Amino acid sequence: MAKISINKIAEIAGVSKTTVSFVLNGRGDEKNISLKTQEKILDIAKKNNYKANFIARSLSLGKSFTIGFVVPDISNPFFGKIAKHIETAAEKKGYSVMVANTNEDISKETNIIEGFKARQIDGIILASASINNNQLKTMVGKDYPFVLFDRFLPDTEDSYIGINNYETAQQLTNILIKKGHKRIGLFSVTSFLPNILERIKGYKDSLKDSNIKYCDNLVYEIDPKNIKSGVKNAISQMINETDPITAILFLNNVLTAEAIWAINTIYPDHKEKLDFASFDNLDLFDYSIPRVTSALQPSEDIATYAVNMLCDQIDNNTVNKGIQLNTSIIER
Amino acid sequence: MAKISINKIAEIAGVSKTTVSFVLNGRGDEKNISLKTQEKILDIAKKNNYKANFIARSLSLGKSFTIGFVVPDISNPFFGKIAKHIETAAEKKGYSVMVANTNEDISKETNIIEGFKARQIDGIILASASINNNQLKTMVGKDYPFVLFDRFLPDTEDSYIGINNYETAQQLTNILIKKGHKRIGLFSVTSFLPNILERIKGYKDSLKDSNIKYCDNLVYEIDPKNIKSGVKNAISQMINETDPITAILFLNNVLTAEAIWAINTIYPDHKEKLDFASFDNLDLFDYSIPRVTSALQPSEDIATYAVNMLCDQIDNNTVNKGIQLNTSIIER
DNA sequence: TAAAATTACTAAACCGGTTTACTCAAATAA
DNA sequence: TTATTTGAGTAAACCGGTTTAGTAATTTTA
Repeated sequence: MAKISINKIAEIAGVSKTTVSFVLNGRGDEKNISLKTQEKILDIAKKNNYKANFIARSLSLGKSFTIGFVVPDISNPFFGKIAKHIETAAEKKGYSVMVANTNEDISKETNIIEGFKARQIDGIILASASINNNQLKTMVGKDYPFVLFDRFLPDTEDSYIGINNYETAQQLTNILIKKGHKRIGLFSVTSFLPNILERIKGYKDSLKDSNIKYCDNLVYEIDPKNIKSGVKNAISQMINETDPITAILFLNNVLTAEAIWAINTIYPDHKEKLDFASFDNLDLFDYSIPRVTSALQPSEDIATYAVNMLCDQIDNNTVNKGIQLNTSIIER
Repeated sequence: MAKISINKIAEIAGVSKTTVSFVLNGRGDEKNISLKTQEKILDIAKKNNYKANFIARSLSLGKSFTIGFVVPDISNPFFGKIAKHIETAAEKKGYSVMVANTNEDISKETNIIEGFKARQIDGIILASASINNNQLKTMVGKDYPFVLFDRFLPDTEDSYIGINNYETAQQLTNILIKKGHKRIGLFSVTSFLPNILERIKGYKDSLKDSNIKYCDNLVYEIDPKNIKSGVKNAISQMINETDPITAILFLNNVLTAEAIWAINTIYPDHKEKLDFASFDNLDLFDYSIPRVTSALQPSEDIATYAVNMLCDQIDNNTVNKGIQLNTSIIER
């Protein structure tokens, strides 16, 4: 049973392909196609297991019913969970999801987006590695629907889904302070993006509110492309300080996971002395020593908002502004 | 700068679209297009930032340069890691990757595959929820390229990538035995698939080799659609046995993660008394109590083989037989 | 010098849908 | 009875590529 096209059905039914197209799209009544003809066409379609060729449909409609999901690393459970919910939400709206990993590499990201545009993908949901607006705009281009999440850029009108970075950083820091810590380190990723800056500000303000003075040398900035070695170096540097850090706030889960690993494998005798708090949850935080108090991002909400906002752009050409969702703190 | 088509370029250059197509596909010399004309066309294309419309190309060539990746749950790190490597390997061959989650639901899986076929996706890489050959065959259909991984079906000529289930099960069981355990439970997923049966056989044979008699009531079969509650019930049942289990072999990582969670939250006083071994690694196994000895699947190799085998089917119409890769045991 | 081969290029069909602008016959309204 | 509306359907353009079969002019060969 070879693939059957609308032309073949038309031929078998003895009508024009126009008629077949109308009927198969449920516009038979509207287009005044007689019931008898409609039934005949539907019957032939069913018997031959007709499925419209999406590619042809896409070409004709100028729409691929596909959205792109572009992240640094789909194997990071944070992105994995969002991917899952994106797919679920997209499917409900008739869209499929194409994924790609940037590895935090802006030139790879550019290529991916070029490719997705060539594929006529209707829009993308993006945790971008770009560092400023210009970069993003030259990459994505004007008039191409996209929604940012996780990271967003300063001074834009772009739609993005973020979290309450500032408040979450404060909450996490306050928990460490309440546990009695005075020397609280900060492991951040090198970035000038607002989400990171907001988190840093939350950390600083929280210290200030508790009359703990902020020290530059408690802050470690790690290159997102070399997190493994960056964290390892930072940890050993930190441990060898004369007045050592007793708690650390991590600005994302990859930093935290690497730090836990480094502490456990290289400096196991330090692991009981430290308290960790981290953005993004990981299952292993339930069991690791140090235990990690974490800020769980609402991945399902993020995904749903992202898909809805993207579809709003695609279908209605309306660009919603950014929103910030609340995290849930999991104290451990 | 609106999108530019091959027609527009032809118009601007004053040549036919045929010529433009030849030149842009690098077939200018072969097709005896003069250098002057070639340069002119290339120049116009560059200046207008021409990118071929993939959809049109797909329709014409009958090929979408897209592969589908269909798994129960993309947010499971095991599948996430494979997804990442699949994308990398696919991209090298000019393919993009579309993902979908089945949630272990065969009817959802059927719909996904129907949809992917309608989208003219060239082939799929599939960890199927189907339970037999007939089901798979009616779902996927004849002549549609696909590669199975993780799970495969009995008595087929299908290409699949698996692991050495039998030997891995033996190795894991032996490690538990060597630690002195005599009452070793088995947490399995309800399934008649060879990969599960092989694992069970490895477990049984390993017991036999050490003169430990196999007991049916040490085996818990859990419905893959309700793992959370299934594991919870099994754990409490197990703990209330008169002669309790002291170690458990888990046949996949979801079972293990749920069991660790149940033990830690519901029966924390039992957690030091148990030893776990599990198929598939999870980062949290490094830190959880019970520690888990695990069999890490070579996700990059699995992904590479899967993509290569699929492309062999797509491009050369050759169906490679199944292969089984070795796992690496991580003792903890 | 006529026939054959080469160079440089093109018209048009095709992929499989959607959609606009008609046609023609029958039924209804004026 | 004629004009108008409605019913039932179609031809053909279009989306943007690829590809086959060809043409006309020039060059080479016999």
